[in-house]
Parts: sequence; structure tokens; C-alpha cells
Amino acid sequence: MATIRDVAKLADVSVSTVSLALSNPARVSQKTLEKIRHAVAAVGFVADPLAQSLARGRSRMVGFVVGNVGNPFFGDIRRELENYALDHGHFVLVTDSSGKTEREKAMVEHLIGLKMAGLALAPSGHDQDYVDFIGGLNIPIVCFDQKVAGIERDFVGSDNHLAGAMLTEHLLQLGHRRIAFIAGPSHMHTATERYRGFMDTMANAGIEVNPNFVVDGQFTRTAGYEAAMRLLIQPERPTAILGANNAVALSALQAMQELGFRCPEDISLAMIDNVQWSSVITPRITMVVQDTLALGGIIARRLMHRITNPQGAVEPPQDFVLTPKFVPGNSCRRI
Amino acid sequence: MATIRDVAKLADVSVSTVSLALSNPARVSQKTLEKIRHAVAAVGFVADPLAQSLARGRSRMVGFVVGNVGNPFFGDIRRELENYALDHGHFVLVTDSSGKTEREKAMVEHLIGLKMAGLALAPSGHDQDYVDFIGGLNIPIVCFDQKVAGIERDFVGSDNHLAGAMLTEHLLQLGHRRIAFIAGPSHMHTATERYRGFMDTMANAGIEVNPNFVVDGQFTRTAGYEAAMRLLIQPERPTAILGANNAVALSALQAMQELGFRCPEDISLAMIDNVQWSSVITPRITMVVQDTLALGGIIARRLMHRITNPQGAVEPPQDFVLTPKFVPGNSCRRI
DNA sequence: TGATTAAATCGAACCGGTTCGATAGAGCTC
DNA sequence: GAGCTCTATCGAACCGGTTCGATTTAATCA
Repeated sequence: MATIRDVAKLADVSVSTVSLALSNPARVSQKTLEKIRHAVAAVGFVADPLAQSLARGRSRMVGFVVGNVGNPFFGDIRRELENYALDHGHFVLVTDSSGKTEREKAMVEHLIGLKMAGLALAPSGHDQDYVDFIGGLNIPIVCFDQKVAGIERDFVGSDNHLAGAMLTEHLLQLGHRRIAFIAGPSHMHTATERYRGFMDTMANAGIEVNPNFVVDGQFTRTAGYEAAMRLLIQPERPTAILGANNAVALSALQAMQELGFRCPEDISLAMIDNVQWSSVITPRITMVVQDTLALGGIIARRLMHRITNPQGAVEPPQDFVLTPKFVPGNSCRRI
Repeated sequence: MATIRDVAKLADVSVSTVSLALSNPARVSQKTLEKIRHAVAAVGFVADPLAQSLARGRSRMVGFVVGNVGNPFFGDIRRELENYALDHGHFVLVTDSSGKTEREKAMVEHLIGLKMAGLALAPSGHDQDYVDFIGGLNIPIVCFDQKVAGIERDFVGSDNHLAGAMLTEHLLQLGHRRIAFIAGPSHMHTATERYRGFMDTMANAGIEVNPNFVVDGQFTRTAGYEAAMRLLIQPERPTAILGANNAVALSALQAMQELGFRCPEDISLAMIDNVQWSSVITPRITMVVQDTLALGGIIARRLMHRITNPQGAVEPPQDFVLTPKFVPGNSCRRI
């Protein structure tokens, strides 16, 4: 590998002049610039990013930290960020914490050790320790998906209260009254908001929610399945189930199928967030989806803005909340 | 941030002794080791990974390069690799080329610039240029998924010929003769092998394959949909469709649903590779799946072996080919 | 006790860049 | 031609570690 000193020797100038010419060509005379360019081409010089990062104190990379890269929601956002960052000369490094807060912390620390220019982070934690940890990081960060109370950072997400309310209202319009809700973890902002959207809408309609109709699905497949089963074995069954996310809703569909209930004839089903092959799932689930492309675009622009604009780093944090979209399916019937 | 010089000053030893103590405690006297340990704790010293990588010439990170991290197949493998690598003190950095060979090359070069200890790579290219590129890299690499002719590296994958043959045989056993095949890109090893598995099995059964029954689905959703439509509008329709991967098969299912064909009553369907929510797709597709956990485990162990064992680097490349598994569904009927 | 060897520690060079103050020379003014 | 400003270039220090040959110290042996 050719080093900058090889270039300097060949071009017969000092190392510092080469470095200057490469980072700020305007400050070098035309003649020496030519010489240096030739030398660079001749020896095939490419600057070592590691050495650059060490000397500069920061790299031209941004980190993308989520709990599950396999989730298409995060996948879309990643793609948007990547395209935008690449256009602005930055590489995206992806890390997956598998939802484990401790692992996420370690990964974030590692990325910061790598002198990342910035981080796009879907927070996995929520306690004070975690908030302090994120707050103490001295690096541009854009948080997304989960809004964590206490974290003073840019945030990009969807209106989850509205998402819950939209589907609830839809079910009410279809005549449903016995609506069950499979909730997510209570420490997650998206989960509580969706739950509130459901409860508020029911309350506004003057309908009391049967406490047995609210079960905890933890946003996961296994817990969602269990929660759905608990709903379905009750003597007084709900006429509709609202899943707070895709995993719990589809687990409910599976449970229904296994017990011999037909959807939507016996029980209607609606969910928040899409999955990859929803178009071939029968019935097509009525859902509310987030605008992942828009979210990804905002995250990307905001982060790169903070990174590239000198004064961008000190701008006060801002929240960007997008409106989700209703996507009708045929999993909800009128009763 | 505390540096190694702060530690040396506090412990009243030289910088080199601190470095030595940290990397090879046995070669330092018990007394100084204690002093150094105390000093490290006192100033909160953590070695800068960047500086270490620069000085050592390599980092303690491995790169994971695929065309689509969102694909659960790659997701499972990533998880296995990550767990194993973490246990051996290495971080995994994920990059997604979106299937673009040029982007993949740039990413691989960037990772090598980062002095990665090794790479787990699902090759996206196939031409001589690409083979030369991969061959020219002086770093432990384990390739997986696609076997590329000419690349002399460890390879971990499944027996794709067998995968195609298994499903074909299954359909033959059920009495099908007019079996259609939605193929993948001809430059991909997995695609050609699966195709050969289909053709060989048909030939062995003495059945001539109608050329109109072999269509190109490019392993993608859109091309798969188009290919399936071409199959379904023929006057002489197939009684069964075999999709060379999950995307083309599920696109075919969608096309069938849209045209009003019932599966399996009108047309049977089988596919290679699972998808995330296959259990709630109706009908449950009969398929052959790869053992992703086993694949991931082998990739992880092989890569870490090459990285950590001094002589591991020079061992000749080896192929690991696993047997896929038949998973019956109810998308194929006897005729 | 002096010579020999092994163990512990150190100093300096190095990895490959960046940055900043110093210096030399060119161009301009009076 | 002295004085001044700008521009182009350079040298040296630095980022924060590692490594290796040299040196000091301690232990072993004749």
C-alpha cells in the first residue's frame, strides 16, 4: 500500500503539502497540484481511513443501531439512510443489538470508539441509566421509532396514538363493541401510545373496555401467541382483535386458525405495521402503516445536517412526528 | 479520554510496559502489574480501538457483507455469527450492498481499509473481474450462499441440487406431470443448481419438460409475479408450480389468488427457502428449507478459526455443503 | 566472587495520516 | 529600496497506541 510519504517523495514536495492538496486543493498552487495528482495516480495512493480518523478525531462513517435489522421497518429506513449518506460521502455501519440494552450500549460505545460522525439509533432502553448514557454521548445522534422520556435528542417517529385510534375507530364504525387489544411492553413509548389511542377512542365512544380484553403480547411472536390464546378461550369472546404491532396480530391470526376460528367471519383482526408478505396472507389484514421511506429520509437528512453543518451540531433537538396511513384489507367485517 | 500515557505516568512505568502488561500480563512482574491495574482503573483507561488497529495493522472486527440484511435467511446467519464472534472478542459490522456488485466492492474495500480481521461474504458477483477482486484480497474470508466458480475460498452453503430434486420428486409422487419451474438468475449458482435438480429429476422420471413451463423469475418479487402470470395465462396450464426461491413462489401465489385460482385445488405450489410469516400464509406452502442456524455456526467457527489460529490463515479452502430439509405444507395435492 | 543467562523494563521508531506555526518568496505600495 | 502583506510550502508535533532491540535488574552457576 502506498502511503502519503511515497506520494510526497515522488512529487518532490513535503508530506504536509500533499495532505493539504488532497483536503483543500484551492490552497495549493496549480503547478504543485498537478505534480501531486500525477504522483497520486502513479503510486495508486488511497488514504488510509483509519489513520485519517485517528488524526482527525472523527471518521466519515455513520452508525445505524437497531434491535432487529431483519424487521422490514428498520430495513426500509436503513436503505434510505444508506443512500443519502453515501451521496454525502459517508458509509453506514449497521449493528444489531437483538433488542438487548446491554449489547446496544456496548455497540454504541464501540462505534464511538471508531469515531463515528453520527448515529441513527432506535433506542432499546428506557430507564434513567440508559437516558444518562445516551445523554452523555458527545456525538450527533438522531433517535427514531421509540421516543424515550428524558432523552434530549432529535426524534423521528410516527403518531402512534393516532395509529391506535384510527383502527379502533374503524372497528367501531363497523359495529364492533367487544374489541380486544393485544398490547406491547409498557415501557415502550410506541406501545403505550397505541394503547392510549385505543382506550381514548373507546372512551370517547362511551364504551367500557372489558379488562379481560386487554392482554400483553410484548410485541413478540411467542408472547403474542399466548396472549391471543388467552383471549380466544374466554367464554365471552371479542368480536374483533386489534394487535398493537404486526407480530402480535399475526400470532393472533395463527392462534385463530389453529382453534378453527375464521377471520373475519368469526373474529375481525387489525394491526399496526406491515410485514413483508402481507399481500399473500389470507385474509389481507386491515392495518395502519408507517411511512418508512419518509421516516428514513428525515432521519438521514437530519443526521447529515448535524454532521456536515458546523452550526448544525448545536441546534436544539427537534421532534418529527409523521402521520401513519390506513390500509384497508378484508380482515374486518361489519356486524 | 485517558490515554496510555496517563496510565504510565500514574503507575510510574514506561508506556511500553503498560502496553505490554495489557496485551500480555504474564510477561510483567506481579508488582508492576498491580500498579498498572490500579492506574488503569483510576483514570478509567480504555484503549482506543482506532489507534490499536492502526498500530497493529488489524482490528478486532469482522465484516458481514450481504445483499439484503432484511432477508431472514441472512438474518439468522448474522445472529449466529454475531454471538460466536462476540464470545471471541470480535465485533460484527454489517453492510448491505442491496445486491449491487459495485456497491459491494466499495464496501468490502472500505471494510478492508478498516483493517477487518475477517469477512463473511455472500457474493453478489460472478464475472472474472469479480473473481479476481475477491481472490486478490489478503484477508480471511468465508463465502456463503452463492458458490462462485473460480473463487478459492472457504464456502458454506446448502445442497441446492438436492433441494430442487426433493420438491420435484414430491410433486411427482403426488401424481403431477405438468410441473412448471420459476427459475432464478442463470448467473447464480443456487439458481442453476436448483434448476438442474428439477430437470434431472424430471428426466430420471422419464418426463419431458414443456419449455413453456420454465420461466425466469430472477429471484425477485416483480419478475416472479410476471413469470407466474405468464405461466397462468397459458391454455395448457401446469398442475403444479415449483418456485426456485421464496420470492418467486409467493409472487406466484399472489398471481394465482388474483386470477381466481385456488391453491392447492387448482394448482399446487412448492418453494425453496422459508419466509418469516409462512405459518399464517394460506395455504401453508410445502417447502425445502436451509438449516440457517447450522450454516451460521459453521461460517462463524470457520472464520474465527482462520482469524485466531496462526496457521489457520494458510489452510486450504474448504467447502461445507449442508443438506436442506423438507417441510410439508398443504399447498400440494394428489392428482 | 565473577561470569552467564533469564526476566523485567525502557526508549525510540513506527503505523499513516492531520494541523498549525514558521519561513521563504512574490507582489505591491510609498 | 525599505516595509508590508499574501501566498505557497515546509517541519515538527501530534493522534494513541504497538513493537522490538537495548538496557537494567535479578537469579543461576562455576
